Amino acid sequence: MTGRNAYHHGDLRNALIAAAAELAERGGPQAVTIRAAARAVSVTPTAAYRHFSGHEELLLAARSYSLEQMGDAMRARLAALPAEPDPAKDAMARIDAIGRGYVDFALSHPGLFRTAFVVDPARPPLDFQTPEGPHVMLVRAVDELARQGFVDDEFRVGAEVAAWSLVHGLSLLMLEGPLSRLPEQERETVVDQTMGLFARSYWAVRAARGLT
Amino acid sequence: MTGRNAYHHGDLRNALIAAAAELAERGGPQAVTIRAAARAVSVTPTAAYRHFSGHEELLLAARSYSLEQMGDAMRARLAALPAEPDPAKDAMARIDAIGRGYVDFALSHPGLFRTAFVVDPARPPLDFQTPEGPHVMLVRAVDELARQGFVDDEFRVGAEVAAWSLVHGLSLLMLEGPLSRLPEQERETVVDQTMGLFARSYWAVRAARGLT
DNA sequence: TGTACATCAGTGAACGCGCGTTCACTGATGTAC
DNA sequence: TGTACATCAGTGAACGCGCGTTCACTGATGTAC
Repeated sequence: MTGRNAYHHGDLRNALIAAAAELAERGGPQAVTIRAAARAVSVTPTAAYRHFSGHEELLLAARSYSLEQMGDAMRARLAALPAEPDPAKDAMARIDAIGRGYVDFALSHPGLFRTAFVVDPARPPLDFQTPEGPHVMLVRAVDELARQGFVDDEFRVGAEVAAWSLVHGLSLLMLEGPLSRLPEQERETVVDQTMGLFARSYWAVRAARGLT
Repeated sequence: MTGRNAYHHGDLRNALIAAAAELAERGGPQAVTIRAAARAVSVTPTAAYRHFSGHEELLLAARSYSLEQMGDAMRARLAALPAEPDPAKDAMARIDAIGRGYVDFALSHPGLFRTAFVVDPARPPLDFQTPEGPHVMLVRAVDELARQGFVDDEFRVGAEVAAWSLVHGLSLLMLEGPLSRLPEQERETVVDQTMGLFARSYWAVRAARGLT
């Protein structure tokens, strides 16, 4: 209770957000409810209305949290990359790290991933233009790829969308789709192969353009 | 009422499935409930229990229906393809038609698409091995692609998964993700570019292997 | 330093909603004689 | 061909559930004097 007593919580807003994040982690966006969050913090549902306009605002907080976590995980991966002097190889290593970071996060935190991306289509999507979010990281990596000759100018937009679609689709097929019954080990093989093919085709396109 | 009176419906099971499909079309899997389906058919919820063991079975029927519809739409597209004498070009045309059919179906029938693919991860996924389903069509097309030299043997599995991931991810990004706010026309451009890039890289890989 | 009191952050009870599901029932159907 | 009756396919009412949200309230806090 950090210096407060049981009646006045002291930091209920943040406690509720933390609870919402926990709920999202365990049960996806459906699990994020005002009542459940209040319950987790041992507080009356009504109390939540002192800090949130309603359910929608709490869910939004959980979604933002999820997106941030994902960005963090991907950034950590990028940071762990060994130095690579060859700029072409470096660009490829970076897009690979980002892609794998994306998929790994989805597989290791399915609830958060679903909370960030998979919600009722009636709801407005999150703001994916946030400076350190997954989208911007991806776009920057594709920029670099293009600079290194891996992308035809005419396919600039396609390159971004294709890269994102690939990792997004892969994540979802394994999470809740036809590939969700795959044993852990095969799963890794599939991810490796898919990402490998992705890299392979980038190199091939570059070669086809007469670059080494 | 087709020869029956109002009390004995005559074909309530199928009527309920049709209603469930309609609900799925309009509101996605969440909208498929026993009560709503019964309401749509002007029947008591209890009546549904004469024909279904419960909610789960009704939902399963809606899911199967959705998957069939999707297969049909994709097949129709394949059938409409003009004859192509060059087997390599033919294989590429076929995978393109299948991919576009996939995405188009998702965009034009979001409710059904979500019902087939996007449900609670706790639920077992559908059987995607059904002979005329999207998955088998895709695998066959990739088979042909491999036969035509577009795929390295070592990436055989990756080729299937990558193709599926790409169209699946693209569909979802546009349906409920960051790309869902795209105006209709830009949307087409993005799909064209993405599919174009996909084709481009297949050709490039083939070329890199020393084939024309 | 002590106290009155406004303000703030909670409680507790209740509302209406739609859901899945079960119960005892009744109306319609069709078959045996 | 006519009727008794078993069977089948519905009805109607009710249950408990968890949800979002609102109401009048009360306990704790901290500020003015």
